[in-house]
Amino acid sequence: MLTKELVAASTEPLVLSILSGGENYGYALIQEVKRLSGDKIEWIDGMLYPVLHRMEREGRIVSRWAEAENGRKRKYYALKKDGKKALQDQRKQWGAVSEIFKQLWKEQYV
Amino acid sequence: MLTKELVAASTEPLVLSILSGGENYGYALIQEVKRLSGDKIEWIDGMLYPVLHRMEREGRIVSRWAEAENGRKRKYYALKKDGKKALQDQRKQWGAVSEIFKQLWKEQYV
DNA sequence: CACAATACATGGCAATGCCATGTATGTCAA
DNA sequence: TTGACATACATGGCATTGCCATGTATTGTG
Repeated sequence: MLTKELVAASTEPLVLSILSGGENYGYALIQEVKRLSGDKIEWIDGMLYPVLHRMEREGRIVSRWAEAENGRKRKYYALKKDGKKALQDQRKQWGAVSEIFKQLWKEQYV
Repeated sequence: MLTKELVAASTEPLVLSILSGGENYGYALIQEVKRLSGDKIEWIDGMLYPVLHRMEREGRIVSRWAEAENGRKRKYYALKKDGKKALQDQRKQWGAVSEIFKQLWKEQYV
């Protein structure tokens, strides 16, 4: 169980990172994050959709409706230019903070 | 400039980590984080003190007033048992999330 | 037919982060 | 001696917002 602060800080980078591998839809993102995290992160849909809406409103991603094979409608999201930029920024930021922890934690037991 | 979410997620782990190296006082923590981060993180005192109060209220750290050489009063904080436990938890959590990003980011340009 | 899983949307407000502000003392240059 | 700046801590309060609860609809399945 992750702290809510860590969940909040990782959500957008995770979405951007996954979408950098190709467009995807909300429900699938939830499952993908659960899989990638080994069930450590279990987003609920009511939490993710507002995030996606906000990211689209801010111009990082763009959506299109599409029909799945089974006839069901899905809303696919794809990275926009600003989203790629944001991903790069956020990777640098995570890297920077990780470096600090690496320094602080070296030669200490977990 | 870090996102506010990342700052929020890293503040408590940073405080716990620094205090695990020995007791320290608020103002010094601000400078230490600035130094460690290469000026990337610049906490303001009005942001840190409430965090320290909350952490003490939650039993992770304990404070004592002490007089510095120059006669000035300082409030020194030290880790409590629960704080050590929290630090271990949070290290694991950071590690877990970092692993996810490592996976997602491998073989991609920054 | 009932239940679970899939799939998306959003109103609304409880919770809270932290900014702005206040207090006090030490240092140092002019 | 005085003004400016750095040091050092405290907290009221409220604007912001995260995200929960809830609603809708379709498909799969036993």
